[in-house]
Amino acid sequence: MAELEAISLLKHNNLRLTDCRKEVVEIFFSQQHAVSQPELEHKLGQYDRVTLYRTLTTFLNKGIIHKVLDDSGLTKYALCAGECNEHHHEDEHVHFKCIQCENTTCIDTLSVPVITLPEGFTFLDANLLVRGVCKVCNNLTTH
Amino acid sequence: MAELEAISLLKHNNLRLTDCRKEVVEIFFSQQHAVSQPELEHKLGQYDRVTLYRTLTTFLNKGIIHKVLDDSGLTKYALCAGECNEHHHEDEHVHFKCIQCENTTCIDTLSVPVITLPEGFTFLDANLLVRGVCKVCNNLTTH
DNA sequence: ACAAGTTTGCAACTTTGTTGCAAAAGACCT
DNA sequence: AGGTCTTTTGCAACAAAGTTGCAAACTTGT
Repeated sequence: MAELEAISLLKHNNLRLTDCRKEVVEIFFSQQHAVSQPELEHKLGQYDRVTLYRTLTTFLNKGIIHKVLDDSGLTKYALCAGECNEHHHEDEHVHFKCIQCENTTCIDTLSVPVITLPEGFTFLDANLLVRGVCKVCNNLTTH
Repeated sequence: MAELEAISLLKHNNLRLTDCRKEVVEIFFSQQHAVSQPELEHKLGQYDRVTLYRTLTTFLNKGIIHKVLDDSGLTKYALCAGECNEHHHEDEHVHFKCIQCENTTCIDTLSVPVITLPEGFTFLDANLLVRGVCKVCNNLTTH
């Protein structure tokens, strides 16, 4: 049951168990693609916008979720792989944005290539966003 | 002189020569880093926000500028390399965002590596955003 | 200098995101 | 289960980013 997993994740991160947090975690568990605050607001109409923003900020600080770059201007979030915590994030996966359904997903089978920056630059992290048409949308148009 | 280049670029794209368009093009010419609408508004206080948004949209459609990914939530733009037009964009350069001065620049010496997507996905384009500290900020802190 | 079409500025609005504060709810102890 | 302490929530108000409709001003070609 998804709720038990959600509770377990919250407890592991020393977070109080509230309905809002549980439901937000369950949405991250159940969805393959990155989520924005407006999308959460739409799915969980019962919670205030402010509460959802604060929930996302809390999860971000705990290393439960990470920001996903997107060309829409919206800030989107996705679950971290597991190596992240309060002090360190490690989310260098490749993200794929479908130009038809507009969903952004993590592609776990690919990793961001090693980048050698020019002299004088210091590397912190890298984000790769690939755009195209996803599996689901490709199937829909060819059938 | 920068104004002549700006006029030439606008004429090549069949755009009317207006003060606003000329000044926006000149800013793109004179700056190394990507520009957001609020930044334009701040530098060119004389034009209405709406006009600047519409100017950016026009340039985007003509292939004069392209969107640059950024982790700030702001939409930023930079000049296209030259192979772009109304029908086709080709801007697969690597962008570098400095976490100190917050400027985003194109790194021309690097190119986005070739990506092989999983079965069923169609590739359109790719954007790589590297974060770190830029040359200028590194020099400032070591002196 | 004129006519035709384009661009601009203004007003009004929508959406996204933030902050302060009092009320409600969670966690812990007995 | 009840009491207490702390965290979280919802509300109101605000700030910033971005959009739309329309009349006035400007560009361009003749």
